[in-house]
Amino acid sequence: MFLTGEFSRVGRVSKRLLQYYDEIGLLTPAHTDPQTGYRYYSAKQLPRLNRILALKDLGLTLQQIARMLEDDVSDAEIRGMLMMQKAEIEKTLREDLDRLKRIESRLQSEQVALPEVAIKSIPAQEILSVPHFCLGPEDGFNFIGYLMKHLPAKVPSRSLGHLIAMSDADEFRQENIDLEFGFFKKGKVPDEVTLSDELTMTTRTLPPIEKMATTVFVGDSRKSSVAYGALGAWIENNGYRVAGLQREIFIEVPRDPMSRDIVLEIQFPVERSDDISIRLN
Amino acid sequence: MFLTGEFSRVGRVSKRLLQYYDEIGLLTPAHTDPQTGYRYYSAKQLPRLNRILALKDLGLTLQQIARMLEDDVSDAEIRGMLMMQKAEIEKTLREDLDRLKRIESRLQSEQVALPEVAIKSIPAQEILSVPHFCLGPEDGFNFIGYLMKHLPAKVPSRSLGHLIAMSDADEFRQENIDLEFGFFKKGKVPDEVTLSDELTMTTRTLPPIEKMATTVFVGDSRKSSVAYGALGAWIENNGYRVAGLQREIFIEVPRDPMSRDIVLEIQFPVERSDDISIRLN
DNA sequence: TTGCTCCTCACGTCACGTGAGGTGGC
DNA sequence: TTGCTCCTCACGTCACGTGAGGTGGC
Repeated sequence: MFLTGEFSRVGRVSKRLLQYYDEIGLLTPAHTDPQTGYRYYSAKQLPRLNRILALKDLGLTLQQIARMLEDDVSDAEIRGMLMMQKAEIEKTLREDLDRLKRIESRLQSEQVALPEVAIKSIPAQEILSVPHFCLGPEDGFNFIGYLMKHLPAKVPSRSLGHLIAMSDADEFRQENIDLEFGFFKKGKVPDEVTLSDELTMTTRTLPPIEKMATTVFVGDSRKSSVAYGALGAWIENNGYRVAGLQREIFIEVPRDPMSRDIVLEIQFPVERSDDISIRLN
Repeated sequence: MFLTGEFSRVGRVSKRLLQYYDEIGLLTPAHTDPQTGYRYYSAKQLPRLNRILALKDLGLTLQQIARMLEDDVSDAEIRGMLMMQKAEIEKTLREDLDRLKRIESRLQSEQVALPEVAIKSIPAQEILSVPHFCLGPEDGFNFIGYLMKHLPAKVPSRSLGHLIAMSDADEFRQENIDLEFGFFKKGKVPDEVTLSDELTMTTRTLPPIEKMATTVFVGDSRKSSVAYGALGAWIENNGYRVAGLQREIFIEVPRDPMSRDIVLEIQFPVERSDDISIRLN
């Protein structure tokens, strides 16, 4: 029989660990003195301790380990738990490889602190939208102005969210592009809103995007191309590729018509462009 | 200006996260109403939020992120932090690959629950020992009996720890092997202890072992070879190779000389035998 | 006025590490 | 008798999630 200190030395674990495992019932001493509370371990409990440590080393939680060491557990169940854990580890491996890639990309760039790109997952969203062939930035701005002037007469503006613009252009272009302009729906909004003979906005659902690379541009709208360039470079340097329609969300638009100061979120759906592989020594 | 709810929706984070970041001073609202406590965020704070999220995605702690976003931080410092983080990730990658290997090895074996092998790191330890050429198991047992009978006359037995036997045999053999027998030193023990004209025990320091594969055998000492076999198989299946002298620690020895029941820890120093590499999709 | 949003506690998470303060055996 | 070991609280960790309970603006 060993007291806690001796058993911890033989098992090369801390006393506190033994106390804790006793507390949660994972490894109960062979005998506990009811008077003093002293714990007495038997040498025959060492294999169980080792088993616990080995399973812990696999990344299993103590709860899972407790289950695996119960008497009525089947081989199949243990196998299942191990396969789940295997999948977990593979997932974190992928995520860590991802992280590594992003860090390396940052270290290679000059300005390590920039740009601020975050990958987010976006749920499906309903918008009220209309297509528009856009001759250039000025045209786009005018069209937005038109929408924001006439739409409030048909739909209460607090039922509408931010303005969104989408394009399927492969690259960043400012002229002669097919765009779609719309507003996120917040309250109850009719499915169709006709603003003029030639302009009817309709409802549709934007698909959810699992990995959306997003960046926020703040400043003069005519300079937003810089943000596009930076975002594009980031996507490439971090081993992603564009996979879907890009989106622009107008988070803040100028009240003063002379001002061009905007806050714009630029979004590109992305997916991994390369196999992730690695070799460590 | 956005209230917490709106800002959390635009930034696609939880309200609680914003509250928490305010609490720890990582992202303070542009304005807080001193009366109501209402937080007012500016759209211009979105880039900072995104930067925080992007850095968090790299696995940095919020403390590190806070430091990286301070004004007086140099590019070199940021670079340093990123390189440290890179090393951290590479370390966890290695550990996870290790885990994966061990899990796969377990899944391939029949008895997924066994054996109970734990890798531990062992510090340097002082022993009082003597070499002995061992003809066979019986010879070994007799020699141990001799030591345990005559040593207490020279050294108080509570100054001595467990009995240890070491061998440099490549494989498990039971006959004609060079062994070294010794006791761990606990109290003050002379550097040399002479038991007979031909038998003097001397002090030496066992080197620390970083990775020691250990397993505990409980039962009839004549059957301990099973444990050796299992441990050897485990070492091979998990991508390790033996790297140093094997050790046997007698945790419990029989008091009754007729009994052969022992508790034995078998230890093999190991190192990785293969490059770890992986390909995930 | 009714809902909706905002706020501030405060507990829970996971597996112990780290003292604090007090008692029992050699 | 003095040290050494044992014990039981109880806080701290990290980044929030999740209610609870109460207030302010449309």
